Amino acid sequence: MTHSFQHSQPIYTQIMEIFFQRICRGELGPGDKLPTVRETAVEVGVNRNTIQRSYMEMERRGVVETRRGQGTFVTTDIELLERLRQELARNQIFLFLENMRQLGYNPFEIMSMINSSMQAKEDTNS
Amino acid sequence: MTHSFQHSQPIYTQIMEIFFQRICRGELGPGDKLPTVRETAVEVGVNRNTIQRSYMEMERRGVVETRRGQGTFVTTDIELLERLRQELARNQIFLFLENMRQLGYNPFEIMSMINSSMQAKEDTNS
Amino acid sequence: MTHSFQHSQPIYTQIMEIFFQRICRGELGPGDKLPTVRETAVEVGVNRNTIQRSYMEMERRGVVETRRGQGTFVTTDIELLERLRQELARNQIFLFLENMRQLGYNPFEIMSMINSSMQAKEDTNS
Amino acid sequence: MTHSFQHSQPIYTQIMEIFFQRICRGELGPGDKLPTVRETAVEVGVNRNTIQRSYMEMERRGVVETRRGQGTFVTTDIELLERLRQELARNQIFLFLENMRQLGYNPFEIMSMINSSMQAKEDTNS
DNA sequence: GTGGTCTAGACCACC
DNA sequence: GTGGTCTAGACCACG
Repeated sequence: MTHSFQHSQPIYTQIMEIFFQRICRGELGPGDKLPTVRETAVEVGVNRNTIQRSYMEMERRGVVETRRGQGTFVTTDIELLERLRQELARNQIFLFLENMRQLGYNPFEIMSMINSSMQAKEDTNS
Repeated sequence: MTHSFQHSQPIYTQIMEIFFQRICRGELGPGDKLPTVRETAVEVGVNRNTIQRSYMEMERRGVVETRRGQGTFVTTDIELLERLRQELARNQIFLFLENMRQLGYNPFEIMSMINSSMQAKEDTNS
Repeated sequence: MTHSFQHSQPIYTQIMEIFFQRICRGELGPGDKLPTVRETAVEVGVNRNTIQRSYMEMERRGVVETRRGQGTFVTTDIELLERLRQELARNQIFLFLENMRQLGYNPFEIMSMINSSMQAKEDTNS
Repeated sequence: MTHSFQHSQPIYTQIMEIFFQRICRGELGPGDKLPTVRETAVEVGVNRNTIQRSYMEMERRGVVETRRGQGTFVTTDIELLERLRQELARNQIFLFLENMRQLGYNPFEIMSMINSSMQAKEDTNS
Protein backbone atom coordinates (compact mmCIF):
# COMPACT_ATOMS: atom_id res chain seq x y z
CA MET A 1 0.00 0.00 0.00
CA THR A 2 1.61 3.21 -1.12
CA HIS A 3 -0.54 6.14 -0.13
CA SER A 4 -1.22 9.35 -1.98
CA PHE A 5 -1.08 12.40 0.24
CA GLN A 6 -2.67 15.81 0.04
CA HIS A 7 -0.40 18.74 -0.67
CA SER A 8 -2.35 20.95 1.68
CA GLN A 9 -1.36 19.14 4.86
CA PRO A 10 1.98 17.76 6.11
CA ILE A 11 2.47 14.07 5.36
CA TYR A 12 3.31 13.29 8.96
CA THR A 13 -0.07 14.52 10.20
CA GLN A 14 -1.87 12.57 7.50
CA ILE A 15 -0.07 9.40 8.56
CA MET A 16 -0.96 10.14 12.15
CA GLU A 17 -4.60 10.46 11.22
CA ILE A 18 -4.54 7.15 9.35
CA PHE A 19 -3.34 5.48 12.54
CA PHE A 20 -5.94 7.33 14.60
CA GLN A 21 -8.60 5.94 12.29
CA ARG A 22 -7.20 2.43 12.59
CA ILE A 23 -7.13 2.68 16.36
CA CYS A 24 -10.61 4.13 16.73
CA ARG A 25 -12.03 1.55 14.35
CA GLY A 26 -10.55 -1.18 16.47
CA GLU A 27 -8.07 -2.44 13.88
CA LEU A 28 -5.45 -1.59 16.49
CA GLY A 29 -6.57 -2.20 20.06
CA PRO A 30 -5.18 -0.92 23.38
CA GLY A 31 -1.71 -2.34 23.96
CA ASP A 32 -1.31 -3.54 20.36
CA LYS A 33 2.06 -3.06 18.70
CA LEU A 34 2.23 -0.68 15.76
CA PRO A 35 4.35 -1.68 12.78
CA THR A 36 7.94 -0.52 13.21
CA VAL A 37 8.93 2.87 11.95
CA ARG A 38 10.90 1.21 9.18
CA GLU A 39 8.03 -1.03 8.11
CA THR A 40 5.57 1.84 7.93
CA ALA A 41 8.10 3.89 5.99
CA VAL A 42 8.32 1.18 3.34
CA GLU A 43 4.57 0.57 3.41
CA VAL A 44 3.54 4.16 2.71
CA GLY A 45 6.64 4.98 0.69
CA VAL A 46 8.01 7.93 2.65
CA ASN A 47 11.20 8.54 4.57
CA ARG A 48 11.82 6.96 7.95
CA ASN A 49 12.18 10.38 9.58
CA THR A 50 8.73 11.42 8.47
CA ILE A 51 7.19 8.31 10.02
CA GLN A 52 9.28 8.91 13.11
CA ARG A 53 7.70 12.31 13.42
CA SER A 54 4.21 10.85 13.10
CA TYR A 55 4.92 8.37 15.87
CA MET A 56 6.47 11.13 18.00
CA GLU A 57 3.42 13.30 17.60
CA MET A 58 1.12 10.41 18.47
CA GLU A 59 3.15 9.76 21.58
CA ARG A 60 3.01 13.43 22.51
CA ARG A 61 -0.77 13.16 22.39
CA GLY A 62 -0.59 10.08 24.58
CA VAL A 63 -2.23 7.82 22.00
CA VAL A 64 0.81 5.56 21.72
CA GLU A 65 3.74 4.71 23.97
CA THR A 66 7.20 3.87 22.69
CA ARG A 67 9.51 1.45 24.42
CA ARG A 68 13.12 1.73 23.33
CA GLY A 69 14.33 -1.37 21.59
CA GLN A 70 10.87 -2.91 21.62
CA GLY A 71 8.53 -0.85 19.50
CA THR A 72 5.55 1.47 19.62
CA PHE A 73 2.30 0.43 21.27
CA VAL A 74 -1.25 1.75 21.45
CA THR A 75 -1.90 3.18 24.90
CA THR A 76 -3.95 1.18 27.36
CA ASP A 77 -5.56 4.39 28.66
CA ILE A 78 -9.06 3.59 27.44
CA GLU A 79 -10.51 6.94 28.49
CA LEU A 80 -7.99 8.76 26.32
CA LEU A 81 -8.84 6.51 23.38
CA GLU A 82 -12.52 7.25 23.95
CA ARG A 83 -11.78 10.99 23.86
CA LEU A 84 -9.86 10.46 20.63
CA ARG A 85 -12.80 8.60 19.12
CA GLN A 86 -15.12 11.47 20.00
CA GLU A 87 -12.70 13.96 18.51
CA LEU A 88 -12.54 12.07 15.22
CA ALA A 89 -16.34 11.84 15.18
CA ARG A 90 -16.67 15.58 15.74
CA ASN A 91 -14.29 16.18 12.84
CA GLN A 92 -16.30 13.88 10.59
CA ILE A 93 -19.47 15.71 11.51
CA PHE A 94 -17.94 19.11 10.95
CA LEU A 95 -16.62 18.22 7.50
CA PHE A 96 -19.88 16.57 6.56
CA LEU A 97 -21.99 19.55 7.57
CA GLU A 98 -19.65 21.88 5.73
CA ASN A 99 -19.84 19.80 2.55
CA MET A 100 -23.62 19.65 2.74
CA ARG A 101 -23.82 23.38 3.35
CA GLN A 102 -21.74 24.00 0.24
CA LEU A 103 -24.16 21.81 -1.71
CA GLY A 104 -26.86 24.20 -0.57
CA TYR A 105 -28.54 22.12 2.13
CA ASN A 106 -29.79 23.72 5.32
CA PRO A 107 -29.70 21.94 8.70
CA PHE A 108 -33.35 20.91 8.52
CA GLU A 109 -32.96 19.29 5.10
CA ILE A 110 -29.79 17.54 6.23
CA MET A 111 -31.51 16.01 9.25
CA SER A 112 -34.43 14.71 7.22
CA MET A 113 -32.15 13.25 4.53
CA ILE A 114 -30.08 11.43 7.13
CA ASN A 115 -33.25 10.16 8.72
CA SER A 116 -34.60 8.66 5.53
CA SER A 117 -31.17 7.32 4.63
CA MET A 118 -30.89 5.53 7.95
CA GLN A 119 -34.41 4.13 7.72
CA ALA A 120 -33.60 2.79 4.25
CA LYS A 121 -30.63 1.01 5.76
CA GLU A 122 -32.69 -0.47 8.57
CA ASP A 123 -35.23 -1.76 6.07
CA THR A 124 -32.42 -3.43 4.16
CA ASN A 125 -31.12 -5.09 7.32
CA SER A 126 -34.51 -6.34 8.53
CA MET B 1 -3.65 23.66 -8.27
CA THR B 2 -2.05 20.27 -8.74
CA HIS B 3 -4.23 17.58 -7.26
CA SER B 4 -3.25 14.32 -5.59
CA PHE B 5 -5.32 11.39 -6.75
CA GLN B 6 -6.26 8.09 -5.16
CA HIS B 7 -4.83 4.96 -6.70
CA SER B 8 -8.02 3.03 -6.05
CA GLN B 9 -10.16 4.95 -8.51
CA PRO B 10 -9.60 6.08 -12.12
CA ILE B 11 -8.28 9.60 -12.31
CA TYR B 12 -10.85 10.65 -14.89
CA THR B 13 -13.75 9.89 -12.52
CA GLN B 14 -12.02 11.83 -9.77
CA ILE B 15 -11.67 14.82 -12.07
CA MET B 16 -15.31 14.48 -13.02
CA GLU B 17 -16.32 14.57 -9.38
CA ILE B 18 -14.30 17.69 -8.83
CA PHE B 19 -16.31 19.40 -11.58
CA PHE B 20 -19.55 18.04 -10.15
CA GLN B 21 -18.67 19.59 -6.83
CA ARG B 22 -17.89 22.92 -8.45
CA ILE B 23 -21.14 22.89 -10.34
CA CYS B 24 -23.31 21.93 -7.40
CA ARG B 25 -21.60 24.49 -5.17
CA GLY B 26 -22.41 27.15 -7.73
CA GLU B 27 -18.84 27.91 -8.69
CA LEU B 28 -19.96 26.90 -12.17
CA GLY B 29 -23.55 27.85 -12.97
CA PRO B 30 -25.92 26.58 -15.69
CA GLY B 31 -24.61 27.63 -19.10
CA ASP B 32 -21.16 28.55 -17.78
CA LYS B 33 -18.16 27.61 -19.87
CA LEU B 34 -15.77 25.03 -18.47
CA PRO B 35 -12.02 25.65 -18.89
CA THR B 36 -10.63 24.06 -22.05
CA VAL B 37 -9.33 20.51 -21.92
CA ARG B 38 -5.89 21.93 -22.44
CA GLU B 39 -6.20 24.37 -19.52
CA THR B 40 -7.56 21.75 -17.16
CA ALA B 41 -4.80 19.35 -18.17
CA VAL B 42 -2.20 21.91 -17.15
CA GLU B 43 -4.09 22.87 -14.00
CA VAL B 44 -4.34 19.37 -12.54
CA GLY B 45 -1.13 18.12 -14.14
CA VAL B 46 -2.42 15.07 -16.02
CA ASN B 47 -2.57 14.05 -19.67
CA ARG B 48 -5.05 15.77 -22.02
CA ASN B 49 -6.58 12.43 -22.96
CA THR B 50 -7.54 11.83 -19.34
CA ILE B 51 -9.29 15.21 -19.16
CA GLN B 52 -10.99 14.52 -22.48
CA ARG B 53 -12.42 11.33 -21.06
CA SER B 54 -13.75 13.18 -18.00
CA TYR B 55 -15.52 15.72 -20.22
CA MET B 56 -16.96 12.91 -22.39
CA GLU B 57 -18.32 11.10 -19.37
CA MET B 58 -19.87 14.30 -18.03
CA GLU B 59 -21.51 14.87 -21.40
CA ARG B 60 -22.80 11.29 -21.46
CA ARG B 61 -24.53 12.06 -18.17
CA GLY B 62 -25.97 15.24 -19.63
CA VAL B 63 -24.28 17.49 -17.09
CA VAL B 64 -22.29 19.36 -19.72
CA GLU B 65 -22.67 19.98 -23.44
CA THR B 66 -19.81 20.45 -25.88
CA ARG B 67 -20.25 22.77 -28.84
CA ARG B 68 -17.75 22.25 -31.65
CA GLY B 69 -15.31 25.13 -31.83
CA GLN B 70 -16.79 26.90 -28.81
CA GLY B 71 -16.03 24.75 -25.80
CA THR B 72 -17.78 22.81 -23.06
CA PHE B 73 -20.69 24.29 -21.11
CA VAL B 74 -22.66 23.35 -18.02
CA THR B 75 -26.14 22.19 -19.03
CA THR B 76 -29.06 24.56 -18.59
CA ASP B 77 -31.30 21.63 -17.63
CA ILE B 78 -31.90 22.74 -14.07
CA GLU B 79 -33.84 19.65 -13.09
CA LEU B 80 -30.91 17.45 -14.11
CA LEU B 81 -28.55 19.64 -12.08
CA GLU B 82 -30.88 19.33 -9.12
CA ARG B 83 -30.84 15.52 -9.45
CA LEU B 84 -27.03 15.67 -9.58
CA ARG B 85 -26.97 17.77 -6.45
CA GLN B 86 -29.15 15.24 -4.65
CA GLU B 87 -26.94 12.40 -5.82
CA LEU B 88 -23.82 14.09 -4.47
CA ALA B 89 -25.59 14.75 -1.20
CA ARG B 90 -26.65 11.10 -0.92
CA ASN B 91 -23.04 10.07 -1.52
CA GLN B 92 -21.86 12.46 1.20
CA ILE B 93 -24.41 11.05 3.59
CA PHE B 94 -23.55 7.47 2.76
CA LEU B 95 -19.82 7.99 3.27
CA PHE B 96 -20.45 9.95 6.44
CA LEU B 97 -22.67 7.30 7.96
CA GLU B 98 -20.21 4.58 7.02
CA ASN B 99 -17.33 6.46 8.64
CA MET B 100 -19.34 7.06 11.79
CA ARG B 101 -20.39 3.41 11.90
CA GLN B 102 -16.75 2.36 11.68
CA LEU B 103 -16.02 4.66 14.63
CA GLY B 104 -18.63 2.65 16.52
CA TYR B 105 -21.50 5.11 16.53
CA ASN B 106 -25.07 3.90 16.11
CA PRO B 107 -27.73 5.90 14.22
CA PHE B 108 -29.25 7.33 17.39
CA GLU B 109 -25.94 8.65 18.66
CA ILE B 110 -25.14 10.10 15.26
CA MET B 111 -28.42 12.02 15.14
CA SER B 112 -27.95 13.50 18.58
CA MET B 113 -24.34 14.50 17.87
CA ILE B 114 -25.33 16.24 14.66
CA ASN B 115 -28.12 17.99 16.48
CA SER B 116 -25.89 19.39 19.18
CA SER B 117 -23.22 20.27 16.61
CA MET B 118 -25.70 22.25 14.56
CA GLN B 119 -27.07 24.04 17.61
CA ALA B 120 -23.55 25.03 18.61
CA LYS B 121 -23.12 26.53 15.15
CA GLU B 122 -26.36 28.47 15.41
CA ASP B 123 -25.33 29.84 18.78
CA THR B 124 -22.08 31.03 17.25
CA ASN B 125 -23.89 32.76 14.40
CA SER B 126 -26.50 34.47 16.58
CA MET C 1 29.87 31.42 20.62
CA THR C 2 30.08 27.76 19.77
CA HIS C 3 28.71 25.69 22.59
CA SER C 4 29.87 22.34 23.90
CA PHE C 5 27.05 19.96 24.60
CA GLN C 6 26.68 17.00 26.94
CA HIS C 7 26.49 13.58 25.37
CA SER C 8 23.94 12.45 27.89
CA GLN C 9 21.15 14.72 26.66
CA PRO C 10 19.89 15.60 23.17
CA ILE C 11 21.36 18.81 21.80
CA TYR C 12 17.94 20.22 20.98
CA THR C 13 16.82 20.04 24.62
CA GLN C 14 20.04 21.67 25.78
CA ILE C 15 19.52 24.53 23.34
CA MET C 16 15.95 24.85 24.58
CA GLU C 17 17.18 25.12 28.15
CA ILE C 18 19.69 27.79 27.22
CA PHE C 19 16.83 29.87 25.82
CA PHE C 20 14.71 29.15 28.89
CA GLN C 21 17.52 30.50 31.03
CA ARG C 22 17.84 33.60 28.87
CA ILE C 23 14.11 34.21 29.06
CA CYS C 24 13.82 33.68 32.81
CA ARG C 25 16.83 35.88 33.45
CA GLY C 26 15.20 38.64 31.48
CA GLU C 27 17.73 38.71 28.65
CA LEU C 28 14.72 37.92 26.45
CA GLY C 29 11.49 39.58 27.59
CA PRO C 30 7.86 38.82 26.72
CA GLY C 31 7.23 39.56 23.04
CA ASP C 32 10.93 39.78 22.17
CA LYS C 33 12.10 38.21 18.93
CA LEU C 34 14.42 35.26 19.16
CA PRO C 35 17.32 35.07 16.71
CA THR C 36 16.29 33.30 13.52
CA VAL C 37 16.69 29.57 13.27
CA ARG C 38 19.55 30.09 10.82
CA GLU C 39 21.34 32.58 13.05
CA THR C 40 21.16 30.34 16.08
CA ALA C 41 22.35 27.40 14.00
CA VAL C 42 25.48 29.33 13.04
CA GLU C 43 25.93 30.72 16.54
CA VAL C 44 25.95 27.38 18.33
CA GLY C 45 27.41 25.47 15.41
CA VAL C 46 24.74 22.82 14.86
CA ASN C 47 22.44 22.02 12.01
CA ARG C 48 19.42 24.16 11.20
CA ASN C 49 17.07 21.22 11.71
CA THR C 50 18.26 20.71 15.26
CA ILE C 51 17.58 24.34 16.11
CA GLN C 52 14.24 24.05 14.38
CA ARG C 53 13.37 21.23 16.72
CA SER C 54 14.36 23.27 19.77
CA TYR C 55 12.11 26.13 18.65
CA MET C 56 9.31 23.66 17.88
CA GLU C 57 9.55 22.14 21.34
CA MET C 58 9.57 25.59 22.95
CA GLU C 59 6.46 26.49 21.00
CA ARG C 60 4.80 23.25 22.03
CA ARG C 61 5.36 24.30 25.64
CA GLY C 62 3.88 27.69 24.88
CA VAL C 63 7.02 29.58 25.80
CA VAL C 64 7.48 31.01 22.31
CA GLU C 65 5.17 31.70 19.38
CA THR C 66 6.22 31.45 15.76
CA ARG C 67 4.79 33.66 13.04
CA ARG C 68 5.40 32.38 9.53
CA GLY C 69 7.63 34.66 7.55
CA GLN C 70 8.31 36.86 10.56
CA GLY C 71 10.18 34.92 13.18
CA THR C 72 9.88 33.39 16.63
CA PHE C 73 8.83 35.45 19.65
CA VAL C 74 8.74 35.00 23.41
CA THR C 75 5.16 34.57 24.56
CA THR C 76 3.41 37.48 26.21
CA ASP C 77 1.64 35.07 28.58
CA ILE C 78 3.36 36.30 31.73
CA GLU C 79 1.79 33.69 33.98
CA LEU C 80 3.24 30.92 31.85
CA LEU C 81 6.65 32.57 31.99
CA GLU C 82 6.35 32.79 35.78
CA ARG C 83 5.57 29.07 35.95
CA LEU C 84 8.62 28.40 33.76
CA ARG C 85 10.78 30.47 36.09
CA GLN C 86 9.56 28.47 39.08
CA GLU C 87 10.22 25.22 37.26
CA LEU C 88 13.80 26.21 36.47
CA ALA C 89 14.29 27.26 40.09
CA ARG C 90 12.98 23.94 41.37
CA ASN C 91 15.40 22.14 39.05
CA GLN C 92 18.30 24.25 40.33
CA ILE C 93 17.36 23.46 43.91
CA PHE C 94 16.99 19.77 43.25
CA LEU C 95 20.38 19.47 41.56
CA PHE C 96 22.02 21.57 44.27
CA LEU C 97 20.60 19.49 47.11
CA GLU C 98 21.61 16.29 45.33
CA ASN C 99 25.18 17.53 44.84
CA MET C 100 25.43 18.62 48.47
CA ARG C 101 24.05 15.32 49.65
CA GLN C 102 26.68 13.48 47.64
CA LEU C 103 29.32 15.64 49.32
CA GLY C 104 27.99 14.30 52.61
CA TYR C 105 26.05 17.31 53.84
CA ASN C 106 22.72 16.87 55.60
CA PRO C 107 19.85 19.36 55.24
CA PHE C 108 20.66 21.16 58.48
CA GLU C 109 24.29 21.74 57.53
CA ILE C 110 23.22 22.91 54.08
CA MET C 111 20.84 25.51 55.51
CA SER C 112 23.40 26.92 57.88
CA MET C 113 26.09 27.10 55.18
CA ILE C 114 23.73 28.95 52.86
CA ASN C 115 22.83 31.29 55.66
CA SER C 116 26.37 32.24 56.44
CA SER C 117 27.19 32.47 52.73
CA MET C 118 24.36 34.90 52.17
CA GLN C 119 25.28 37.00 55.18
CA ALA C 120 28.84 37.22 53.89
CA LYS C 121 27.44 38.54 50.63
CA GLU C 122 25.29 41.12 52.38
CA ASP C 123 28.27 42.31 54.37
CA THR C 124 30.19 42.74 51.10
CA ASN C 125 27.39 44.78 49.60
CA SER C 126 26.86 47.03 52.60
CA MET D 1 32.83 7.31 29.75
CA THR D 2 33.91 9.98 27.30
CA HIS D 3 33.37 13.41 28.77
CA SER D 4 32.45 16.64 27.06
CA PHE D 5 34.48 19.58 28.25
CA GLN D 6 33.82 23.29 28.34
CA HIS D 7 35.87 25.48 26.07
CA SER D 8 36.03 28.22 28.69
CA GLN D 9 38.23 26.30 31.13
CA PRO D 10 41.37 24.16 30.67
CA ILE D 11 40.56 20.49 30.31
CA TYR D 12 43.11 19.49 32.94
CA THR D 13 41.34 21.52 35.63
CA GLN D 14 38.04 20.00 34.64
CA ILE D 15 39.51 16.51 34.99
CA MET D 16 40.93 17.49 38.35
CA GLU D 17 37.52 18.57 39.53
CA ILE D 18 36.02 15.29 38.46
CA PHE D 19 38.50 13.52 40.69
CA PHE D 20 37.83 15.94 43.54
CA GLN D 21 34.15 15.13 43.28
CA ARG D 22 34.87 11.39 43.32
CA ILE D 23 37.09 11.74 46.34
CA CYS D 24 34.70 13.93 48.33
CA ARG D 25 31.78 11.67 47.50
CA GLY D 26 33.72 8.74 48.85
CA GLU D 27 34.06 6.89 45.56
CA LEU D 28 37.79 7.23 46.19
CA GLY D 29 38.77 7.02 49.87
CA PRO D 30 41.98 8.11 51.68
CA GLY D 31 44.86 5.92 50.51
CA ASP D 32 42.96 4.55 47.49
CA LYS D 33 44.84 4.16 44.24
CA LEU D 34 43.79 6.33 41.30
CA PRO D 35 43.59 4.73 37.86
CA THR D 36 46.87 5.05 35.93
CA VAL D 37 47.39 8.08 33.75
CA ARG D 38 47.17 5.76 30.76
CA GLU D 39 43.81 4.32 31.89
CA THR D 40 42.32 7.72 32.62
CA ALA D 41 43.53 9.03 29.27
CA VAL D 42 41.64 6.26 27.50
CA GLU D 43 38.61 6.64 29.75
CA VAL D 44 38.05 10.34 29.12
CA GLY D 45 39.49 10.32 25.62
CA VAL D 46 42.17 12.97 25.94
CA ASN D 47 45.94 13.03 25.63
CA ARG D 48 48.10 11.41 28.34
CA ASN D 49 49.97 14.67 28.86
CA THR D 50 46.76 16.41 29.83
CA ILE D 51 45.97 13.75 32.42
CA GLN D 52 49.54 13.94 33.68
CA ARG D 53 49.08 17.65 34.28
CA SER D 54 45.87 17.04 36.24
CA TYR D 55 47.63 14.55 38.49
CA MET D 56 50.54 16.96 39.01
CA GLU D 57 48.20 19.76 40.00
CA MET D 58 46.34 17.51 42.41
CA GLU D 59 49.65 16.49 43.96
CA ARG D 60 50.69 20.15 44.24
CA ARG D 61 47.55 20.72 46.30
CA GLY D 62 48.37 17.73 48.45
CA VAL D 63 45.22 15.84 47.57
CA VAL D 64 47.10 12.92 46.00
CA GLU D 65 50.60 11.48 46.34
CA THR D 66 52.49 9.69 43.59
CA ARG D 67 54.85 6.87 44.46
CA ARG D 68 57.40 6.01 41.76
CA GLY D 69 56.61 2.68 40.18
CA GLN D 70 53.47 2.17 42.24
CA GLY D 71 50.96 4.77 41.09
CA THR D 72 48.99 7.70 42.43
CA PHE D 73 47.10 7.55 45.71
CA VAL D 74 44.58 9.71 47.54
CA THR D 75 46.20 11.39 50.52
CA THR D 76 45.56 10.02 53.99
CA ASP D 77 45.56 13.55 55.39
CA ILE D 78 41.93 13.57 56.45
CA GLU D 79 41.92 17.19 57.55
CA LEU D 80 43.07 18.27 54.11
CA LEU D 81 40.34 16.17 52.51
CA GLU D 82 37.80 17.77 54.82
CA ARG D 83 38.97 21.24 53.76
CA LEU D 84 38.65 20.14 50.13
CA ARG D 85 35.14 18.93 50.77
CA GLN D 86 34.20 22.29 52.29
CA GLU D 87 35.73 24.13 49.38
CA LEU D 88 33.68 22.14 46.88
CA ALA D 89 30.57 22.76 48.93
CA ARG D 90 31.23 26.49 49.02
CA ASN D 91 31.63 26.46 45.25
CA GLN D 92 28.35 24.60 44.86
CA ILE D 93 26.61 27.11 47.10
CA PHE D 94 28.10 30.08 45.30
CA LEU D 95 27.09 28.84 41.86
CA PHE D 96 23.63 27.91 43.14
CA LEU D 97 23.00 31.30 44.73
CA GLU D 98 24.24 33.06 41.60
CA ASN D 99 21.93 31.01 39.38
CA MET D 100 18.97 31.66 41.63
CA ARG D 101 19.77 35.37 41.76
CA GLN D 102 19.81 35.49 37.97
CA LEU D 103 16.38 33.85 37.98
CA GLY D 104 15.25 36.78 40.10
CA TYR D 105 15.04 35.13 43.50
CA ASN D 106 16.11 37.01 46.63
CA PRO D 107 17.81 35.30 49.60
CA PHE D 108 14.61 35.05 51.59
CA GLU D 109 12.70 33.34 48.78
CA ILE D 110 15.59 30.97 48.19
CA MET D 111 15.68 29.90 51.83
CA SER D 112 11.96 29.21 51.94
CA MET D 113 12.02 27.27 48.66
CA ILE D 114 14.86 25.09 49.87
CA ASN D 115 13.01 24.53 53.12
CA SER D 116 9.84 23.34 51.46
CA SER D 117 11.84 21.29 48.96
CA MET D 118 13.67 19.50 51.77
CA GLN D 119 10.49 18.87 53.70
CA ALA D 120 8.92 17.35 50.59
CA LYS D 121 11.89 15.02 50.39
CA GLU D 122 11.58 14.01 54.04
CA ASP D 123 7.92 13.27 53.57
CA THR D 124 8.79 11.02 50.67
CA ASN D 125 11.36 9.15 52.72
CA SER D 126 9.21 8.68 55.82
C1' DG E 1 16.64 -5.61 15.80
C1' DT E 2 13.94 -1.23 18.18
C1' DG E 3 13.26 3.95 18.44
C1' DG E 4 16.07 8.51 18.83
C1' DT E 5 19.14 12.02 17.21
C1' DC E 6 21.80 14.61 13.94
C1' DT E 7 23.48 16.31 9.48
C1' DA E 8 23.37 18.15 4.79
C1' DG E 9 20.81 19.81 1.54
C1' DA E 10 16.48 20.51 -0.88
C1' DC E 11 11.94 22.64 -1.70
C1' DC E 12 7.84 25.01 -0.02
C1' DA E 13 4.51 28.73 1.88
C1' DC E 14 4.12 33.00 3.78
C1' DC E 15 5.11 38.07 4.12
C1' DG F 1 14.05 36.99 4.11
C1' DT F 2 11.04 33.90 7.78
C1' DG F 3 9.69 29.17 9.62
C1' DG F 4 8.10 24.32 7.94
C1' DT F 5 8.60 19.96 5.71
C1' DC F 6 10.96 16.20 3.56
C1' DT F 7 14.75 13.16 2.10
C1' DA F 8 18.94 10.36 2.41
C1' DG F 9 22.02 8.57 5.10
C1' DA F 10 24.66 8.29 9.34
C1' DC F 11 25.42 7.09 14.21
C1' DC F 12 23.70 6.09 18.85
C1' DA F 13 21.42 3.74 23.09
C1' DC F 14 18.67 0.26 24.57
C1' DG F 15 17.28 -4.63 24.96
